[in-house]
Amino acid sequence: MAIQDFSQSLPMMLYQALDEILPKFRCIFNDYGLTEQQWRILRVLWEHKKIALGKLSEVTLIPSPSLVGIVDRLEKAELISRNRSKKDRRIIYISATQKGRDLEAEVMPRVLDTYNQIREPFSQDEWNQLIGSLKKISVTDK
Amino acid sequence: MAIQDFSQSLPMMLYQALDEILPKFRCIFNDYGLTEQQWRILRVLWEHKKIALGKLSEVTLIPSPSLVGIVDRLEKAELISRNRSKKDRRIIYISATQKGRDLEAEVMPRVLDTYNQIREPFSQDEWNQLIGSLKKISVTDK
DNA sequence: TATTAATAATTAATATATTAATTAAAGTAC
DNA sequence: GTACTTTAATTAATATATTAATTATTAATA
Repeated sequence: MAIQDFSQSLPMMLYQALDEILPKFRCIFNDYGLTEQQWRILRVLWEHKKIALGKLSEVTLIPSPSLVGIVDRLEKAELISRNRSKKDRRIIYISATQKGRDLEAEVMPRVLDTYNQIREPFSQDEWNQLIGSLKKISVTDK
Repeated sequence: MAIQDFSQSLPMMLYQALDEILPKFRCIFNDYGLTEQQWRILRVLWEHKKIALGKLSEVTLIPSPSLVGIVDRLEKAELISRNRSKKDRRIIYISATQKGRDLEAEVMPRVLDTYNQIREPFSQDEWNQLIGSLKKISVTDK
């Protein structure tokens, strides 16, 4: 194991952590015909009546060129709707349909349950430190 | 900010950390016409004379269906070569060409430099704890 | 040995990521 | 008001991810 071991480098460790936990969530999403990205969007829309596409891209961390297609498919599935702003016709507002809102009560409990299982082996302190360090990476020398 | 704030959830924090650090590395890779995945493969080949495609998939965390295409392009760029095993004709060994090996001396120093910049604001202890927690996630209840 | 099962690489189909360019609308300066 | 600039969404082209199926080869078993 070299001084700078590839598999233990930060990027690879981040990938590996995601590779471990995402499949557990995807199992749930699959039951509702959702992809992980579609879930992220709905997750945000459950907390916002409407949100501009650009802002949605920021919050979900989905790049806007990808978002366009994902929103297309969610719209086709009648889970969300697009509405152009009257004040600034460049802006598209996204909001969940009733059908989209109904999913929250079904999906969220299962997701939270899985989330707690992942978090379970960590002490509160350990967990806070982990999240804190990740936050520190995200804001360092922007 | 709800008890379970989406943006501060572990998956989103992992994504955000990657979104922050990967572009810094991609700037370097671009200078050599490499994608991030191509880099990962070369990075591994610099430490292994040859490696089976399946093993390469494990180490790079690149799913094998993706790996096939990426290896195709690296082969076309004459940075690596495929060789079928004599003992077990199902296995394909991948190895770097001279051209591929030559890249190490050019790319590695710049990558290590960037890596150290990312690591710099962390104490040794903090960093070990971060890597340790990420490792813990990757191996928990397999 | 013929059959069956398992494995390694690949293909196929669809979804998403990345980067650059484009379009339409709004803001700014002259 | 017209030219210049910026912004928001989108399109385009290529690369990669995801999931399921396929092919070729090897291992296992009756």
